[in-house]
Amino acid sequence: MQYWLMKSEPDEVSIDDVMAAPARTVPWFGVRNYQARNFMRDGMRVGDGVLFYHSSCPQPGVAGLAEVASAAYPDASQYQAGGKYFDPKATPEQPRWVSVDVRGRRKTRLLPLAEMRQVAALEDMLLLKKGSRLSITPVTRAQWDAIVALLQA
DNA sequence: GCCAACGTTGGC
DNA sequence: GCCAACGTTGGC
Repeated sequence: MQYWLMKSEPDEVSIDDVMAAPARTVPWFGVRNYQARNFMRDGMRVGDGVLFYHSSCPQPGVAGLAEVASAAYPDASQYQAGGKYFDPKATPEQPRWVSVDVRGRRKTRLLPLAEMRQVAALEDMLLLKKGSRLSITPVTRAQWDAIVALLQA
């Protein structure tokens, strides 16, 4: 069992959107960073815990809890010519990008990034490292537990 | 809107 | 294989 933090712009897909989706499940498409892709492809297992993070918005922070709901599979958006996520070098025979399905568990209070920065137990989170921009990062069990506790506080 | 940090691209 | 230029991310 692993834990992850996944960033989403709420204007694109918010925690409310996930909870309202059929089976509370959405495909995580559009990742175009190799490190993040490799986490999905090689690291994620069904049932892994996911911190659902809202980024690029007025109140960035953790907005809900979710879980990995599928193994990695080719991201269909890479083939859509003219689309935002089109990759001309990707083919169905040689896909370059993958998605996983993410199922919402529950919407939580918004745990702001600024609050997370003040918690000693979270100081090693990759999210909080200077210059960190990865949209998917691994989270330790201890960090997960600390965040779940903060969400209930 | 600004800008620091990072990843990718492409000429050489 | 180097590295400058460019594009993107994302907090503020």
